Amino acid sequence: MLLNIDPKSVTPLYEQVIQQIKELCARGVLSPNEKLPSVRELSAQMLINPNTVSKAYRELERQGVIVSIHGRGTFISEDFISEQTPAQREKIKNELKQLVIDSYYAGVQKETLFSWLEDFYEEIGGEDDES
Amino acid sequence: MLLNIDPKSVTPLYEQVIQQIKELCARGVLSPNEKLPSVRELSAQMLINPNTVSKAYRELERQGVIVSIHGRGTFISEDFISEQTPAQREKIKNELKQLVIDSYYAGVQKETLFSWLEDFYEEIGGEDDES
Amino acid sequence: MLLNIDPKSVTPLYEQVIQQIKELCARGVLSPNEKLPSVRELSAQMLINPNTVSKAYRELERQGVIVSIHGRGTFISEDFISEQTPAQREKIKNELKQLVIDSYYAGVQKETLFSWLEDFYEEIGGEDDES
Amino acid sequence: MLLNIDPKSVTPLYEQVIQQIKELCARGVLSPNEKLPSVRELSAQMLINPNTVSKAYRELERQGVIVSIHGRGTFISEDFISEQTPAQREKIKNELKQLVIDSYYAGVQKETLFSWLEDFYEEIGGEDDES
DNA sequence: GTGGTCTAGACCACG
DNA sequence: GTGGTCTAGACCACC
Repeated sequence: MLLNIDPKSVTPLYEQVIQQIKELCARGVLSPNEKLPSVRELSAQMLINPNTVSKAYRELERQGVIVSIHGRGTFISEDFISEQTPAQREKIKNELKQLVIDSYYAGVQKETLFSWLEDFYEEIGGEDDES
Repeated sequence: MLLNIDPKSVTPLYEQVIQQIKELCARGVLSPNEKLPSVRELSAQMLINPNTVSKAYRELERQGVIVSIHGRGTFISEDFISEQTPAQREKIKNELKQLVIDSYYAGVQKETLFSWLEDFYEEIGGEDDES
Repeated sequence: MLLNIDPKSVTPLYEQVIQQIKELCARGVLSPNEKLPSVRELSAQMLINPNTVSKAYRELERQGVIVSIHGRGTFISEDFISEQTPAQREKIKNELKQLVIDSYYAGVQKETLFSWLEDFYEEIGGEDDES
Repeated sequence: MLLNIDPKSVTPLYEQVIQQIKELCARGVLSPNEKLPSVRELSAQMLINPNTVSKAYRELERQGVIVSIHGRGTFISEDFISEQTPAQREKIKNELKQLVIDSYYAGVQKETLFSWLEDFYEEIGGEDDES
């Protein structure tokens, strides 16, 4: 498993790991019940500290994306769609609003934003009906 | 000028100030050349540290949203559309991708996202076709 | 003998085995002098590592719940009420205190807790007055 | 603020910190909006590592018991009763069942358990109607 | 072998 | 000053 980690980015390393694993799951590259590399393994591959990987895995487990079994390893969860919380909706809505404003200032057109959205959904699309 | 500041939020206070002023500009509530409250005025109103407001104003000026004229005060810029940087585009694109993935996990439908987007652009108005 | 083992639980597998066997004894499903399945039998049934079952049996024997007779097998003890240690009392008292606090935060009412307690003692039956 | 931390206990240090702060809140010793010692302060007092305190604080915040404000400090939350989750109820119920079984083996009488329960609720009791 | 916990000490962002 | 992040390296419980 290869992740693109940028130590110079402002986003924390563990956050980058979380995001990329979630992306790989959403795109179907990682399948339910698949085994993830161990904390030590991944940390060695990514050249980051085991604690950082561990923190990422812990948070992913809290979100229900993966399951850690002590002494066995870490696995992709079977059912990773969480129940919809109003707070989560609000959070996403706010982030989207901020994104629109930032796009406005960066000169990114409305149409561009919509086409990007379509692209991303195409990458994910229809993966949830195979088991 | 009234801003909604939440000290308990994870977003830094100065970031909240920046976002909200940019939003007020984008929605046309604040017009070009309009005078903003002084740093100490705004900090008194919002019950936050003057340093925090100062930092927000500094960043807004750096982005070209506002201009400070020494001894006169702070004003909304006339031309607040910055030139489009590839890096900015990339940044927005990445944030959008992450938003799609988070929506996926939060159970927010594609259609919901699109309708929210439409709503936000409606609030701003057809101002993205003037330069 | 059927146990409900969940490999994904945070409670260690051997702990789950211990708890469930103790429960079966307390509820009278397993009677004194009854023969338990062998380590390899149980591990095969439960799809877990023999070492795990072995560790559970060892701990159960240490607690006096079961007895292993070399070459014959493992049996439920006749007299499984241990003498009361102050340390044990303290431990249970502390766990109960923590349970009350957790209930408080989880919104579980005092009355609910009491009724659950009654239920559990009913399942065990009035066996706490024989020694 | 004084906590009783036992480095030799099997319960992790951060878990002990969590439990004791929750207890102090439930008993009304710590009031809403009260400021907690800083991570460094508490770690110095308790002779444990700042990271350990930090981990405890982070978990307490996730549970909604406290609120950390970056650069300001950590405070007791105003409304610390979470909504009741079926999973939480189930968890507490199971722990209670296990406690009953352990009491049975430790020779702790049903009446003793009930009287302890009453005691603990008396310590907490009636604290939630003052504001 | 696995993940979980803890320590020591560092740097950064925030107010 | 605050909390958040990261690294280095250690020990333990579990399987």
